[in-house]
Amino acid sequence: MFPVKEAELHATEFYPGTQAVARAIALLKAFSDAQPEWTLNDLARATGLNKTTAFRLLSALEAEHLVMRNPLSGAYRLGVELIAMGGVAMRSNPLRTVSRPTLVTLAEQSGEAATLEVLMDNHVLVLDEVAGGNPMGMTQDVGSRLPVHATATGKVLLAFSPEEQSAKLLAAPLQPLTERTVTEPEQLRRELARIRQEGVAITQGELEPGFVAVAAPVLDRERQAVAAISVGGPSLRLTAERLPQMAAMVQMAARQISRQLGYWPG
Amino acid sequence: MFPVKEAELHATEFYPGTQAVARAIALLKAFSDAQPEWTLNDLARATGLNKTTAFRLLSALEAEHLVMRNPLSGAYRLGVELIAMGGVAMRSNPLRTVSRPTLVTLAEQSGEAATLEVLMDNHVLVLDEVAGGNPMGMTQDVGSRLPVHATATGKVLLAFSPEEQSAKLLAAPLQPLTERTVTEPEQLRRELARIRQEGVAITQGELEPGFVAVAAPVLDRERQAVAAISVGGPSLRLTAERLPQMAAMVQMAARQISRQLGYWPG
DNA sequence: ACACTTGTTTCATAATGTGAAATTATAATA
DNA sequence: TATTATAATTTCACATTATGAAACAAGTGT
Repeated sequence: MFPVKEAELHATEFYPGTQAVARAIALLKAFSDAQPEWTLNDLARATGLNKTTAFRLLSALEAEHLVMRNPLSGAYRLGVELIAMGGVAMRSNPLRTVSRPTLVTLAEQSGEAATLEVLMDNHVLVLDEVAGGNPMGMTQDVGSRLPVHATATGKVLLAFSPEEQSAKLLAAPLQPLTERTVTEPEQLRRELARIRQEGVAITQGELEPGFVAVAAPVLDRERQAVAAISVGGPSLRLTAERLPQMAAMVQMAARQISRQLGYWPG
Repeated sequence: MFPVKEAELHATEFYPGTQAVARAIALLKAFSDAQPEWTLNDLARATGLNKTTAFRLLSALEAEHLVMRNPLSGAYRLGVELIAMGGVAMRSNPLRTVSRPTLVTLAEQSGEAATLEVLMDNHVLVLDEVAGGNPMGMTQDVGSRLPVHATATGKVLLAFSPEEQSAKLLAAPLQPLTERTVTEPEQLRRELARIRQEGVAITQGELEPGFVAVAAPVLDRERQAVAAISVGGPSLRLTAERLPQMAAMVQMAARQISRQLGYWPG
């Protein structure tokens, strides 16, 4: 029934009786910051769907404003309804609600931008961001996905995740984003071990040149990370001698959130 | 086949061969700021779906992280994947991309929060928000839905919409949100006529007490609104004598965006 | 112990979703 | 302006997939 290709690309088992929905979601997930606009043919090819099927599903999504079309080219983009749903999802997210006050305080104390992030499909997802006293920063990238191996939050999340999960992510090729990005699995593994001991991760110019971040994990009872928070800014402000106190602040904040979630020892 | 109730509630025709997808989307749309968490039974009842069907669809959505469950109660919430999709949708939205620089300038000039909003399902959807010089304001409610009849942007969008659309919205009962909310259809109709002439709408405490907003339409070639922008703040700052210059600023900015969209006379 | 509500599984049935092929629209090239 | 190529829609016969009644399990409160 299905072409082999499709089975290979999307190994994901779907709940029986939900093929159409699973496929519609696959279509939506194809859109990204890197490729925000798709032509029907390309999208059908990329998702391994029959063109007709893709068209039908997209029509349904379009009718509900989950996707919209470029009136000139006919190309598909994500629609405004998703912006609305994303808003509801954000504002009702318990983790985000609990963390926000702490995040605000952290941003004030440190004077840098503070973020809350979670692990999601081989990526780190930015759940919230509070700009530091130093303006700029715009909470522009809430909802962005970032690579796990090049972010402080990503490393911390990996370090405090079940072995299997970190192993899986370490197995994939590690894309270099700057000269300083760690791309050797072995080196990253060693780093993770150290982070597990110290409870803090630091990246310096590994995601983008001149950007420094310090992250700590939000842990549950089993010392598993449910989220990570971070403080980040330009290397000019986040100098070597300031890092220890930054680390202390971030760890304190992370522990406070863990406690409020009812996880960490009260 | 379908119980009558469902047909009544969701008169929306769906593209043939997409029942399951349309239903899954209906489930997602049930979540709102007012009701962000649903129990399976209630949700099935509210959407008019069979409990089993709702369960199956929700399971598919859960597997893809579009919904998540409260581990204790088992209740459903919107999931983190929607936050990610909403982010992509926002950052790739052409209207938002084009408008942002103008919105930033407007916020600087006026010193107040500037927003970009569109009409969506009987509501006004906040697409973007730039905080004014006076801090506070948090771009907290991007992705929120606001009532049409109690917002400056809503009125402006209605005033510059096809007759049928405004008629439909005026037919529905107008909820009072404050003492000053306009709830008389006839009064609102008169206001819309004036707004159509002047090209600006102003609300003073009609959405929430002490909040004043000034809005202007982003128009296409046929003088139809595709969006509205506004400036808003406390009545203490947005005093009667400042309103005329605010109106001028907002109108200028709106026209600039219209032009950049290729709509308004160059 | 009882009734009552909520979530989950099973399974027979046919309605719904599917995809090959034909058709129309659009763009690119001669 | 023909001519080809490519992309977007529509059509339609077919059976896979979605459906919902009913049974079951797991709480919750009385």
